[in-house]
Amino acid sequence: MLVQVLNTAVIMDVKVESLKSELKRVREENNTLRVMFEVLSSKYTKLESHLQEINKEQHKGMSSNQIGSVTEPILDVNNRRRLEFPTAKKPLQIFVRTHPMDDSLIVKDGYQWRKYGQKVTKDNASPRAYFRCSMAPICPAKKKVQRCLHDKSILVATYDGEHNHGALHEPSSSTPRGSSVANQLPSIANDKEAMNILALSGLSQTDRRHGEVMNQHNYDTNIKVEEYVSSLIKDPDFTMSLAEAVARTITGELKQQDINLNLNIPEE
DNA sequence: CGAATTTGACCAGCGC
DNA sequence: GCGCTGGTCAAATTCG
Repeated sequence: MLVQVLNTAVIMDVKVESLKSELKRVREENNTLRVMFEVLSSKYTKLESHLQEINKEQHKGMSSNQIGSVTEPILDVNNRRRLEFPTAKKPLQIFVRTHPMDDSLIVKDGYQWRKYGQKVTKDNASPRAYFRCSMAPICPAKKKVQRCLHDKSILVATYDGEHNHGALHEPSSSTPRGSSVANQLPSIANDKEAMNILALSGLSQTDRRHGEVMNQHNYDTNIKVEEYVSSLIKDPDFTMSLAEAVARTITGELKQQDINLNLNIPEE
């Protein structure tokens, strides 16, 4: 009996030790990523401000050349006049990262949509799907969903019109349980507000598994960051300084962890 | 069997 | 007027 208890205690000790070492490893990894992110953020901020300065200078040059001329309309690839929406009335666009193997054009945003058409457009080989809201009998809300030209795993959803029904409903039987982003959202009366939250959330449990939801700004920023990261990786100076920073931080972190473990102080 | 989706036809707007 | 394009309709088909 006593032997059994001792054996159990030893097994528990071993488990505790392995969990401690696992925790330690995860904290180190987390810290490394945090340092990398901080370095990237600071360099990205500097680069962005530098880019803005360059843009300002270019703009000054252009405006001095354009004195007395009429601003040219924005034209598409066929020199056709493109519809320009004022910023305030610009249709809301959200970007949804999906699994590369998932070829459906379904963006789960908490509303029920009925597909009424599909077209292949000139500027994108991927078909564009047309949906209208089916949650209310005469809801004018519509959306178009098309795959991103540059990244097929990203769906671009363009929303037109306002929903004439208030709060987001609970998912109905036609919506798979737990698959809707709205499941994680509180009840929201205003659909634009809902969409803004949707666009900015991107971090719900479901989305971590099925994809990321981004708004236009986040998407553009992500592309910039990705380009910047790839250039930084090629920079040997950056790699060296990053390695030094990581080494310093890990050493400091380990010391702090030992103190915390000895004193049983929980970390944040 | 009803609802949802697919898909070819049709329509409107625009440039030439 | 013609051709091109995006958006919508509606019959056929599929799905639960």
